[in-house]
Amino acid sequence: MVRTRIAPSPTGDPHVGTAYVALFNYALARQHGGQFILRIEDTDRERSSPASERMIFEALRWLGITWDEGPDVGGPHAPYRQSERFPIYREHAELLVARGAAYPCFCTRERLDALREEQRARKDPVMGYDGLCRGIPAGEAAARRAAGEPHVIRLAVPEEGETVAQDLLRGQLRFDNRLIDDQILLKSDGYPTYHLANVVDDHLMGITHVIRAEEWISSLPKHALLYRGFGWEEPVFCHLPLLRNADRSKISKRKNPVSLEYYRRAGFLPEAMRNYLALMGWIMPDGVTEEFTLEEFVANFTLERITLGGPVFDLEKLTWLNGRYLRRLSPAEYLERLRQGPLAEEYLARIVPLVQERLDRLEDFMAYGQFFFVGEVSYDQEARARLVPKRGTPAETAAALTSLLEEELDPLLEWEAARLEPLLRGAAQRLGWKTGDLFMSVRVALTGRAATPPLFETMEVLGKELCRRRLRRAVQVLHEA
RNA sequence: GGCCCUGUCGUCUAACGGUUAGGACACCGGUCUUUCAAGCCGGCAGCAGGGGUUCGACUCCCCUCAGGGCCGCCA
Repeated sequence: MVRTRIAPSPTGDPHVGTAYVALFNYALARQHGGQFILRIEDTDRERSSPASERMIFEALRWLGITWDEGPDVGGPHAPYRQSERFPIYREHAELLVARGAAYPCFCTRERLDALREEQRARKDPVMGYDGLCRGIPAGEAAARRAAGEPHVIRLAVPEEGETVAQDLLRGQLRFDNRLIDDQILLKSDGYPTYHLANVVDDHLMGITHVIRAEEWISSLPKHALLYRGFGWEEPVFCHLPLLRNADRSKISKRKNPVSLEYYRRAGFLPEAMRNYLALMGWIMPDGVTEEFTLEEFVANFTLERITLGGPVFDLEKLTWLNGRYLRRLSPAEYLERLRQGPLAEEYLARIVPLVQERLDRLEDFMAYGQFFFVGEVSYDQEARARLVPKRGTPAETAAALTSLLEEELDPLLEWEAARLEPLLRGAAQRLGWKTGDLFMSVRVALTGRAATPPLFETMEVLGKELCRRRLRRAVQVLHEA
């Protein structure tokens, strides 16, 4: 029996990397007639949000990736949302303490911060907890816990020797125990950290193959130690290469569109997107076939064929592939895609109220509202002039728009006019800009025009991805000015 | 800085010790065509470097170099 999972954290827009890892997990499970599970890892209460979770569900389904068990479909190991499983983690943390594989630590954040700073300053090769609380006798520790003294639970990493773990693609990986940190497993608020929750759930849910991104390799020894601490059999670990930006750094929204919403909105077909993702580090056994269906992928998939070099996510090739898929469609199918996308009834219905009162002839609709339908808008002479407030400079405007983007807009998941307005007003204040000036810059950046329907409603209809994209483009234009 | 991972055309990749190192994107030509695309044909372009092992290394080993990841009460 093969059971795989994708375990995203609902902390932002649905990420292309999540889809990538999900796809490979999905393929392995399907191929072996096993199950693919979706588990939501929302142990970070600060950053997790239901909106993000919903978007992840939708994005994966859009790509044709379906799961057999998950928060929304249930299953024998429910609940599938970690925030609903906290008692389980606490129990297991206690189990580890009882077995001597973990211990309570009473150190304050201040002490830890100071320790970290000291280690950094000293360029200490051994970064991490110094093990101060490890020496506290069990009885004393229990008493202090009973007395309500704040504490966390840490993993008791062996002080000598090395921890050896297997990676399906890389073979044996060895780690010096002295360099492995006594990872916090249970936070002082009683919430688990990723490491504990992830391992406990993978075991309890019967996961046989942990296929995840390469960035987790450095945590592998901790996870192996956890399995061993519990006395559990370890799953097969397989670390996928990280998707990269053109400069080879880990793919990021600063340098690449990473939200699946972007690709959907830009008119990439889910089949093409999924096909392209499958080509990142993998290819059909013949080494040549690049276009294939999900079914064909599943039928031919093998983990062993995965390439380890981090693949650069190339929008240009994705676009070419998408064109191939688009051209293959019959006119009727093509029309249908248009009706699901840019010409969706629901989309048009949101635009009409914004433009109706401003136009005298139906034929003006397309010309006036063209910025609702194109990807990037162009900025003519007048637009470029209006982009920058009278008493401002292009550089200042670029800085303000960038700041707005990163501080206010990027984190906003519920993209609605009612939320956007206070956000932008707040940004104006924060930046020391007159609201009217900022609004005009944003308006022109977003539409290429100085005269448009109301800004926030327009932003809502355009959607986050288009707004983000055009703002970035405007910043670029401003830099060139 | 420490630990770890990785290294074939600019990019995605094939090659499982013996090939003129293959395909795809991009780019450049040509062809078809009222135009533009698409299609078709052709071209440019790579084994990071150095040592070994071997009759023979892109393939195995070592070193160097380069890129990346991780070093949070984030995941």
